[in-house]
Formats: sequence, structure tokens, C-alpha cells
Amino acid sequence: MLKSSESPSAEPPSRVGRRPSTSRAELERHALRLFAERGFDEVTVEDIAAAAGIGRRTFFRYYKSKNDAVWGDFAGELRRMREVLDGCPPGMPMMDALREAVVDFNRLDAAQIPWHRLRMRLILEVPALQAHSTLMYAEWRAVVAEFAARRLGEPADALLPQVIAYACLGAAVAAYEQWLRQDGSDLAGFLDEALRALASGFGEPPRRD
Amino acid sequence: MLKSSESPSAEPPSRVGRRPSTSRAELERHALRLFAERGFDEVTVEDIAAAAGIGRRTFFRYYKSKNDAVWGDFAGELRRMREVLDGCPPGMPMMDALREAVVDFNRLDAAQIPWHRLRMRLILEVPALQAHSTLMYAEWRAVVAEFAARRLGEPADALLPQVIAYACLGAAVAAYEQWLRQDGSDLAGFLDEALRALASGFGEPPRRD
DNA sequence: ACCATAATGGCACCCGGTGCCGAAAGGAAG
DNA sequence: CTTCCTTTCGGCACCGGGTGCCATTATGGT
Repeated sequence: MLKSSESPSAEPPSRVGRRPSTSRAELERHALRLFAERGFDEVTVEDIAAAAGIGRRTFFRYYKSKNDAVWGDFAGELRRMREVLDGCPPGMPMMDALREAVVDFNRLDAAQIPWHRLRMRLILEVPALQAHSTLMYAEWRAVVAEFAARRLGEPADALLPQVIAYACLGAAVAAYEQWLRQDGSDLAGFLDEALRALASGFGEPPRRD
Repeated sequence: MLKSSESPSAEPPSRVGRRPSTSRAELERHALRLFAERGFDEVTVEDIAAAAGIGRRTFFRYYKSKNDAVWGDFAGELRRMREVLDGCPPGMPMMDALREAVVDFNRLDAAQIPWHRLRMRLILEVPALQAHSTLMYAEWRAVVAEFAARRLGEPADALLPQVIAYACLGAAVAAYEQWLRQDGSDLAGFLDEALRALASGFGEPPRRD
């Protein structure tokens, strides 16, 4: 089952039991490819498992659900964003810090852009994934809310930190939607613009600096 | 199957074929009651159908999914909100109009409060419903985005109207979460506060008036 | 060779959701 | 009352995501 030509990620230390047949990343590649070819709803978990040469049951040991197979290492990315926020100078205005963290969180090297576009197109356009995203974003919001709460001296579950977290998420999603509408457009620019709008508020007058 | 003692809603004109065995409202009451008693995930569609005295298959003629059974006449409420926004004076500042519309949209008479609390507790706390809500809220956002776009003279799918729509939704949801945390608290007050925060922006200085 | 450990994957099962189709219930016309 | 038309009902078979169970397989350590 494990083709010798594709050791999942070079086994460094000695291990104890049977080695995994594949890896999350490998599985995700197969999944994304199939979704791109046929559409999310037209691909079954069995299809993905077969493409990866594993059993259907085993797929669910790598990903809790079909939906999850699209999200890559979101938990890891999230950890990075938390660290960026933790390590930002205490003097920096809250919204500047959040804006920079979000822009940084979504920085990609050119090679990954096509994959990331595909991933995000699925998440934002396929209803099942759109719905599921809410559950994924919950942790993202928690990170933002905790940061905002610290800055405001309020508990993280108070109204204002929660509003800020929801609003930042919304701004980021809206920016992503713009980015998807035109190939080669500037994601960081949209994110920056959306979050600046949040910082200055939607009330009149719009304060032209 | 149709108990004579519960005519679904008084058949006014003459109809042609067989009359419905029940109504969406009736079905929703059964569903909410069961969800409250046993929890959303522990109630099957078959349970709800049985409680209402209809077949499982028939349930899906009244509601497209188990999730939908919780949302009452959301489409109708949405229509009302659109009308409120359409009929608001053109001179009123955009965020004032949105704030009043949202507060009005969520006004309840005392009798419905317990049901609405239950409904919203389910929507905001049960993962399956939390995820599904995103799809429901999409139309709500569209209403807000169209209004904002009209006021800003931009297309509804431009960045700023979309950010405003996402942010308003987030503010409303955050307000609801606060409301659920304490029995008898003031929903309208939370909504008002959250949307005012959006209007004035999160940037420093927070402008104390 | 033997054992502990960890991954695999088949199997049976649950549940939400759908297509199909005949049956039931009602009104209108003869 | 019988016939026809219309609409709802609901059983049945099926699909696909997801889970619990458990024997099997691969691997390192003794």
C-alpha cells in the first residue's frame, strides 16, 4: 500500500508500529484535484480514498469529515497568527495590529497561490463548505477576540471584543470574495482596505484624512 | 390523519385537491419542543414526523432539511426588513438607518420571547445549526449590502458594501450571544450598542462624545 | 521467534436526504 | 353516485457521510 517512491515525510526517529500509508497533505492534494475536476458534491469520500490508495474508513482517520479535507493545516496557521498578535508592540494601535496580523496571516508565496485560490473558491462557493467554514472560523474569531479583549481590558466574551472579532472576520471574507472575482488581483490590498474601513467606521462623515 | 380538532389554519377559499395534514408552524412547534427536551442531535426526523403524525417523507415536503425546521418564517421576516430599509428617509445617515432596521427586525412581543430564545440558542450553539445559519444569513447580508450600495453609489458586490453587510451581521450575532448569556437581558440594547460601535469604528481614539 | 504498538480497512449500522410511484383525499362536473 | 382532476401523502429503495467494532497487517523492540 505504501509505495516506496513516496515516503510521506521522511521518518526521522524510530517508530513503533505500522507506518501511515499516506499523509494529510497527500490526501488533500488528491481531494482538491478531484474537487476541481468534478465539483465537490460530485466526488465521494470513496473516490478520494481510492485515488489515494486507501480505504474509505481510513480516510476518516486523517480527516474528521469530507469538508475538513479542504482546510490544510488551518490549526497551524492559526497558531502562527496568535503568535504574531502576541508578539506585536504594545504601543501599536489595536486595529493596526489586527490589520497587519490578518494581512500577514494571508501572505502566500507565489507557488501556492493557485492551490490557495482553489481552496478558497471551494470554501466560499460550495454551500456545504460555506456552512462548514463557520465552525472553522470560530477559533479564528476567538484569537482576535482575545487580543482585542486584552487591549480593551474587557473579558474576551464581552460584547465589544466579540463584535470586533466578527467584524474582522467579515472584512477578511469580503476581501477574499473580491480577490476571487479577478485573477491576479491583490489580496493583501483588499484585506488592508477592508480592515481600514472597519477601523474608521461606517458612520458619516467618513473622516477623510 | 387530519384530526378534526386541529384545522391547520382555517381553509378560507375552496381548494382543489387533498388538504395538507399539518402546517409548517405546527411542525416547527413539535420540532422545537423535541429539540429542547432531548437536544438537536438526539432527535431524528422520524421522531418529529411521528410527533406530528405524518410520514418521514412528508416532513421533507414542509422543510427542505431538518436544519430548516428551526428558522420559522425567516423569508417573511427578511421581506419585512427590506421594506423597512426601502421606506426609510433618504436623509437619514446610513448606519442610523441600518441600526434602526436591525433593531426593528428583531423586535419581539413578550409572548414569543421564550420560543425565540430557544430558537436562537439552538442556532447559535448547536454546531450543525451554527454552520447552516451561514446559508440563511446570506440573504440577510444581501439585503444590507444592497441598501449600503445604494447609499454609497457603488455596486452591491463591491468591497465596501460587502464589508458593511458582513460587519452588521457579525454585530447582530454578537449581540444575540450576549442576550442569550443572561435571561431577561435587553436584546435591542445590545444590538444598538454593537451597531453604534460599527458606525464609529474601532480605531483610536474611540471618540468619547 | 515473540510481543507490544499503531495503522489499516472491511463490515454493519445510523441518519439525512431524494427520486419514484401508487394511494388517499378532496372538489367539480356529469 | 360516479368519474375525473388535482393535490398531498407516504412507503420503498437508494445514495452518501459518518461511526463503532474488530480482526489483520506492518513495524520495532526483546
